[in-house]
Amino acid sequence: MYYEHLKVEKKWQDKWDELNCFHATESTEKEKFYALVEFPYPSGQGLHVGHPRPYTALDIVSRKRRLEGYNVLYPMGWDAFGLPTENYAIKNKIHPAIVTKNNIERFKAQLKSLGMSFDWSREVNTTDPNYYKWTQWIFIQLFNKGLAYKKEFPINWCPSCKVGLANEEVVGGGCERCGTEVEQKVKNQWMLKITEYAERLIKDLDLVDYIDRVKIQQKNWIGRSEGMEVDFKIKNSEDVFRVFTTRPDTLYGATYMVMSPEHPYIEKYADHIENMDELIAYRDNAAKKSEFERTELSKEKTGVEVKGFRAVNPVTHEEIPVWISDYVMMSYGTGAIMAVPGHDTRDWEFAKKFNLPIIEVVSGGNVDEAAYTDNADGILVNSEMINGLKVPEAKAKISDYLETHKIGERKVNYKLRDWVFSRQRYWGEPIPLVYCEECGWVPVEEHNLPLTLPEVDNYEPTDNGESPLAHIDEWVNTTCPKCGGPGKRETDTMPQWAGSSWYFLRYTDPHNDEALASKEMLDYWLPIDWYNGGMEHTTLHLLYSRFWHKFLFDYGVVPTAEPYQKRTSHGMILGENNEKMSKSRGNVVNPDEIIEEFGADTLRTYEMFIGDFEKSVPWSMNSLKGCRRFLDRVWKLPEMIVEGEGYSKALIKPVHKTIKKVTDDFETLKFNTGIAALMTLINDISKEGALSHDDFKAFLLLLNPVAPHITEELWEQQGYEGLLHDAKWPVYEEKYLVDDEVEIVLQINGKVRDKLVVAADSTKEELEQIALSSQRVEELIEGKKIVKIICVPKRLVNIVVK
RNA sequence: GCCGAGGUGGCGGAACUGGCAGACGCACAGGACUUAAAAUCCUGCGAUCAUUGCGAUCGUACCGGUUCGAUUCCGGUCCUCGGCACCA
Repeated sequence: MYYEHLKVEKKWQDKWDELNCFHATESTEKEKFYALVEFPYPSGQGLHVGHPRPYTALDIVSRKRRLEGYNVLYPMGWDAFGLPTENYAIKNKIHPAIVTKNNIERFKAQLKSLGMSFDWSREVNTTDPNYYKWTQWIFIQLFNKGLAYKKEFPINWCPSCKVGLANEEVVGGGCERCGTEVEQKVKNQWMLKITEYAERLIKDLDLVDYIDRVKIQQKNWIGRSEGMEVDFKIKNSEDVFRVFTTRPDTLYGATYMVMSPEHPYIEKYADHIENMDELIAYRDNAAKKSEFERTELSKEKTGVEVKGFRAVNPVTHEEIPVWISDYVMMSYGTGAIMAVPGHDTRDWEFAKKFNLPIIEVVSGGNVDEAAYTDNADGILVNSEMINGLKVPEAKAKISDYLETHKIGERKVNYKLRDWVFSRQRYWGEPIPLVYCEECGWVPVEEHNLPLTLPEVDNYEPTDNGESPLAHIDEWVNTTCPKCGGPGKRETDTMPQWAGSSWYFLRYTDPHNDEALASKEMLDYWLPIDWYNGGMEHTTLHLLYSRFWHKFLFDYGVVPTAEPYQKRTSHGMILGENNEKMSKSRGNVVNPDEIIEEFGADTLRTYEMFIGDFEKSVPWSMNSLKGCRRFLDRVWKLPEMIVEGEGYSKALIKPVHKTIKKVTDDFETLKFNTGIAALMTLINDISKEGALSHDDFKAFLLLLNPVAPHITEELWEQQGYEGLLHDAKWPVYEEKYLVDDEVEIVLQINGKVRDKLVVAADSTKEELEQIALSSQRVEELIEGKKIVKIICVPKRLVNIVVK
């Protein structure tokens, strides 16, 4: 009989819903397992076939854990604030909340049709006031602890549309909508002091089990570097000019200095500087460029000498020129550098272009040809007190000298910058602060949270770039929560990252209105045992959420220093043309159509079988059909069932081996080879032509996490006890995994010349004897001298001859 | 440019810790069943040469190295993908 996927899948989805099969229980007696996938942004396009890949992966793990007897929490929700919804709302004059609601309905129906075992009773939505009440509450705690502050920060500004633009809305330096050249406009913005946690965000990576490349990306993003801040005297002034360097050993080679075009000394020394106009023109030009463009190593260096303003090298006492250039950023270090063209690539290019002197102070390269940047084995030259030392010793000695003479101090710097937390947008959480002339910034009182988004007539920012909330006088004008005097509300909203920085806490206790979650539930469920997400979230989302979690840990709200015990990453599903799936490329595949024609189980099996879970892979309709063919063969397996106790004799070894393979592979992201093992087993069964009920039960259990509908149906058809998802995961026995005989390879000079079946426990000596008595080997080594023989038990014998 | 990942048959991929390259699936070809087709089942399937049979040589992006032995380790080159802080 044909497998009617539509009927069967609907039947089981309804049944699971009806019986609440996947509810994580409140009881804290059982051992818990908390599996998490990144909650989606409910876009207008609906789900595409990329979404189910990570969801299915952790659905497999979750279903397996339930069969193993755990209390499993596998939740889902919506990261629903964000730009596309807002832009859609502006364009179509629809409230973003309505757009969001519709999109969520669509997403939810699609996810249900995939047979995901989410606990829908714990669904969260970042745009729900009952949720963002706690996002605002966390922000207030950050503010109260001094971790939120205001700072001037540039945003992308379209002078024609008069709106701030997200980086993504800037295309080739122009505004996405009108093409006008984008400028940098300085705004006073809320910042969060993530840098205060930089050290711990690196160090605590030792406590968790993330795949290596995620740890490396996090560390590099935080960018810790040890170095020195060094003071250069300014000629004819008491001021000093402070720079940060990781190479204090090259101080004798510092032949000029470069400061950022925005450096405050330019204004401060305006009287001394002879070419102010030129500097201002350069600075204005730099303001048009993004940081990415400014720091690009391959670009032609530009710069202007600051005339009438010179510095003194603190060790050579030579007077050196000062330049400004856009590759030096105010946001890193001190906003100024000492330039050592002999030993830094960017300085070298700059010096070559502007004919500045290049002095070799570390020998080993040729500074006429290129900067010599080796910092391990080079020997110091032309450097008085540190001549002859290797770089690390020279660094230590000069650092001591500079500290003793109070010309410098050791310093750790981070590339990580504080988090810009303001958006001049409508569709985000209002920042719950009031400005009072008397009291300054005052948080909204807790009993007045959530501070809900007011209704507005249009969602566009104001002409001067403020959020649309600034239009609503009756909302903006309020009273100071502290003194009761007149106050004005902050009109900026939070970035989308806010709600996604703590959503996993809410899942543990989603309906709590006393706290973001109860202590009991947080204690029980945290940390998250396994978090899977895209590599594209490896730096920002992962770091932001770890930062918030650490803050809440310090504050005594959460019980663990780290939120995620384990983090893995999936590869993207590309279009059939091997390009990223997108509407504009016209290569998007809609899961609804696949489910309709082939079934959710086929889609799930296919997405897991298609290739290495961690790598991106193109979609293929043909391979999909192959997976359906596999499930059709599963459907027909009952025809071969014969009565009998236990596993059938002929299949007991293959069955146990498959149990082991699948059990292991589903834990290590190797879903593709796990499924391949099940395909191999079905091939073995077909060859045998018969299987027992126990063989079949084991097969159904192993396949169930991947293809839950068809397996549940077959389980019921056979009248096996209870529901399949309540059954017990099969266990293998070691004794069935070992073979008595193995095939080994005979090589001569590394080339395979013969194959033999030998006892698995043959010793090296026995193998050597067996190999030398092989007729083929005898023929081939005839008249040659045996140099040596390498024996690897269970694998090969290699005879090296001359 | 910087940080990270990757490159294996016609295609997706597999290969434990350096030990038979190509598991499993797709596509394709031949056969069985059928009046026929589809579906299903069986067989073959890296390349070149040889072919009655045994086989031989080459082959994991490219160049080089270490090793009895390299897809795997080391050095260099090229290409593709993810991120680069206001897309999410």
